[in-house]
Amino acid sequence: MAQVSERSRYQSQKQLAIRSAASVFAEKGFHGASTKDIAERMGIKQGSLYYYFKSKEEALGEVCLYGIEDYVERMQSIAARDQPFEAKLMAIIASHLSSYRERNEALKVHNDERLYLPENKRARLKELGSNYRQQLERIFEEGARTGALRDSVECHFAAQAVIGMCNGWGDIIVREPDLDLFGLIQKCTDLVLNGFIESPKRKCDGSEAVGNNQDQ
Amino acid sequence: MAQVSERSRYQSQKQLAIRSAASVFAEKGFHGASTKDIAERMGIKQGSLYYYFKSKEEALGEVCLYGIEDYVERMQSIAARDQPFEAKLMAIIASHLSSYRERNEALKVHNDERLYLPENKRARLKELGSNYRQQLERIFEEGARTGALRDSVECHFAAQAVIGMCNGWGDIIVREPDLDLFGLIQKCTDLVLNGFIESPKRKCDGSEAVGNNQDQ
DNA sequence: TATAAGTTCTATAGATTTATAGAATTTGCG
DNA sequence: CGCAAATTCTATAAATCTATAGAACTTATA
Repeated sequence: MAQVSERSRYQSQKQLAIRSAASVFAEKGFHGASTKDIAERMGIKQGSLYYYFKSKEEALGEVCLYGIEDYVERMQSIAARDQPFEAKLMAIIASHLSSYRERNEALKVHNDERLYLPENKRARLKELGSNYRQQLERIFEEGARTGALRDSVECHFAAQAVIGMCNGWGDIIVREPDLDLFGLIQKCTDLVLNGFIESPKRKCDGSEAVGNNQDQ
Repeated sequence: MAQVSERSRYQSQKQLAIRSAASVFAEKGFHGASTKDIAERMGIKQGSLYYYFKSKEEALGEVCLYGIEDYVERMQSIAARDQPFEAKLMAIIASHLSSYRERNEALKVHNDERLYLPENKRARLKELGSNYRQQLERIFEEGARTGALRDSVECHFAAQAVIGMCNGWGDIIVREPDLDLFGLIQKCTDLVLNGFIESPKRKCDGSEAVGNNQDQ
């Protein structure tokens, strides 16, 4: 019995397998990536990969799940904060955009490739995704109630738009590792709050919003 | 010599081939789609497809090009109009979002799959894409000069953000054929102009912006 | 060191896929 | 009709790629 290192070899190799798969899927897409590619990036032979995944499809499933894992949790923790709407919004955008760096491209894979999973294997992802969107929607609803938002704002649209915008930047963030993430977060928040036309209503330098979501 | 119908059979079959490829690529992705799939959707046998495409890759190239073909032209025509910034912006968003319906999913394929083309075959697409972005950027710059935009707006960011937002809605537009496109266009424009927080600065009902881009 | 479990390797069956060649069919016209 | 060009079909070579089986090697510990 050799599996009781401080963290068993299996565990760390499995983690490496998931990250390798994420990286290769992000680069070549699910169907364009071969199990040989993944194994090579991981430093083992093709056949050995099946010690960690039952199938290539299962690998995709695990990558996608890894990509959005604590996504919803972070959203929940932000939603629960006692902060004004503006700060929450910025925290959410920061959390979302940062994930593209932190999660080793797995979030991008989730966005682009999850539909290639069969319906049943996608159930959990769907659940997490709509949970996320609903939470964001509720934050907008709260903002509307407290008068922070204009009456005409439709919260369902608003949530979808913010998520879509962040996903759009995701492509660029993954492709350009030198991009100034913090500046981008500020600009995105500013856009969503104030739009582009004259007479801004509120300054937002992000000083209070970004406090505790830089840690993971 | 049988190729002088009012529009040769070759021409119309080739068009059908491109649309079939677009549809299959949109559904299964480039690598997930087989030439058999495309041929079947078109109503011919797998081998016959090579009468219209030298390779599967060439098919992708033509679909992508088809997807953004008159994209830049429309942008140019909008940019040249004598309209206020707000109207131009809405026209651009309308043009962009409408493409997802009109172009038979080819624009979505361009967005999602073009990177699987080799560098040299992607040159033309790159050119068109950055031309589009630059034109939009210039419209923002003009808006800034004429005082329609806030000083703090960075035009490069603005252009990228608008394009990204539209692309994000593209996924949804393609997936939900019943979605109210016009309502969406209005809401997106409103977001980009005014943001979500209180005290809107300008009304936008779209009455003058949508005039002449419903025709194709 | 000897052992047994854990991990990786080799080899391969079986399926699929792209692209080509040449035969067969269709089409429009003289 | 009967021809020639255009279009489609069949059949297949060659190159994948996934997943499995079982052998070989590693590792931690008794």
